[in-house]
Amino acid sequence: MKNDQIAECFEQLADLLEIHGANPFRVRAYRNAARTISATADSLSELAATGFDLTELPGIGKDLAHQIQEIVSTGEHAQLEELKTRIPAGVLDMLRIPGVGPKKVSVFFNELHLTSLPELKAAAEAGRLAELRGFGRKTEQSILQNIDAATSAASRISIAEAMAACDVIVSDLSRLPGVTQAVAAGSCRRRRETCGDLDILATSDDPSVPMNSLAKHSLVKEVLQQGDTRQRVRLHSGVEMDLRVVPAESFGAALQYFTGSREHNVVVRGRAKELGLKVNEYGVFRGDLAIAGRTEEDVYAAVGLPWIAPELRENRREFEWADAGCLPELVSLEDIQGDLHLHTTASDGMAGIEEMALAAKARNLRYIAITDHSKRVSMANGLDSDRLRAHWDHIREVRDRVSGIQILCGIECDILEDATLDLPDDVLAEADWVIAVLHYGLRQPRAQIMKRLMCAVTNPHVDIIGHPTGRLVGRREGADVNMLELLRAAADNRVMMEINAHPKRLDLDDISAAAAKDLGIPIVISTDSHSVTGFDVLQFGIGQARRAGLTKDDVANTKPLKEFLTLLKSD
DNA sequence: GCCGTTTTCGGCCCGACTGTTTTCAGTCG
Repeated sequence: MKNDQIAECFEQLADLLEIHGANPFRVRAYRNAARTISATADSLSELAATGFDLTELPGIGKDLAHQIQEIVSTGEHAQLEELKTRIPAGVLDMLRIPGVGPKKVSVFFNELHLTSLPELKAAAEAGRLAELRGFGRKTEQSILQNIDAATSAASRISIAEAMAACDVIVSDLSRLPGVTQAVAAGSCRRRRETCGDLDILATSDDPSVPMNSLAKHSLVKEVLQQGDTRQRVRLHSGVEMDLRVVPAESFGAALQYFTGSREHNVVVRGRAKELGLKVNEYGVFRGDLAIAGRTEEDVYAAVGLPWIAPELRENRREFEWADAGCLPELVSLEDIQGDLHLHTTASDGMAGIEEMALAAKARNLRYIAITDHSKRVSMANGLDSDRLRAHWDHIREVRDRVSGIQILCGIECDILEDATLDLPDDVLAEADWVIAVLHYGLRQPRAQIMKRLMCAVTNPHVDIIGHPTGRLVGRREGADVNMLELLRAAADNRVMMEINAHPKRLDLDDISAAAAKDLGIPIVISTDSHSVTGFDVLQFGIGQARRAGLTKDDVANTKPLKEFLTLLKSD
């Protein structure tokens, strides 16, 4: 039983209880527990089996601990199963319609006996919703407009798409006369790997200026909501964007507020309350007196906290760190000195060795490793031993010719389905740098996946595990990796772990990377570039590393090459 | 359902926007 499956049980319970009209705080307790569980790196199944006291986890009390025990030992949750027999699954789908929450769903189910999105749609088309008490034509129309979006499972966009859209709009709004500031907030600013919607914050004495401009922006398809200080639009890409406009004296409070996460803000406000203060998007108040609000630093200081980097604002460990005065100084883009995962035309890259080296040098990198595919990846023209040795000869020629950047002879070697490596040890022994990866057989059972990873970790020539789970964000689940077991083995065998910076991978994820840091495993942030523009994705890997709380010291490729090489087990 | 140097009971973040309700409930972030 995976943590995410347990969390999903509690999410479903929360939805069902909400439709039932349960105490909202009880519902929240289930949602909080679900969050805690999916943010826990250790497997709860294993923790429970070893007698670990689950109530040690935040938001898990005696009752929920018992429920977790029940789920991991029986594979299901009796109360959840019972609720499911009373409320069909299709009813929960209705919650995905924007503007429809548990109260409305409850009315649809209890009064009209609707049990699915198609039935709801038919009822709306027949005008039956508007006849309900508390409902009208507009609500019915809104449901009809939004129901198709809910049917085609609303998807989150990648951090790369989110940042691209925000950058354009922020830059355009910033140039407007009367707009003093415009920035991206929300999950985009926190650098979450995906964003459900986008948040933009602007300061202006006349909110209509940025709002009118956004309404006419070329990226914007339609205005969904329009108020005095807030506007919600849908972009042509389908993603929704909120624009909030506040006066300059509230900028810091609003930025803090709209950056979130919600869970982080709940704690900030709770602490304010203990101090007899109130925090909202306009400032920090003692009674009616504003005591902070212009900058985020002021807002945090007013509630007795140091400024906390946006990437850490998930109510995981940031408050514990802040209280202990040990908030990590997070790694930044400028700290990176080398890129150790690159492809060339020798396999499936678009540029040659020298071209890639010069592109890396132009980005102020001091060293790179050329790591083309091994032969198993035939689709990508992967290299066998002979071609690889010839390729390394070419790399050495370029190395002698190009100054100002050092080039390692590397390989991205597949870990085959039968738990052997795609190249023989004597070849790997000649490499400066060996990345071992899973590309095929990702659906194998956990035991075999782990056998494969252990084969790689214990091989004397393997330096690092690349994109350890093989997941593709939003498209493909990764292999069934027992991450903690892998990390412990990596620590024992002096094997590093990669954060693959490609926005579709971001693998390790933030939680696993934080666990790797705790075990003292050096992390390498790599771009997996297949062209000279591939280096652009480094920022996303940095974002993921910062979310994991990684400092410059935790990231091996922030070090000069000589020092980096001393970290290798073959050194 | 969780949590606790003021509490084992009584709290649990707070405001904007929409629609329908003539003063507020539901939803959302």
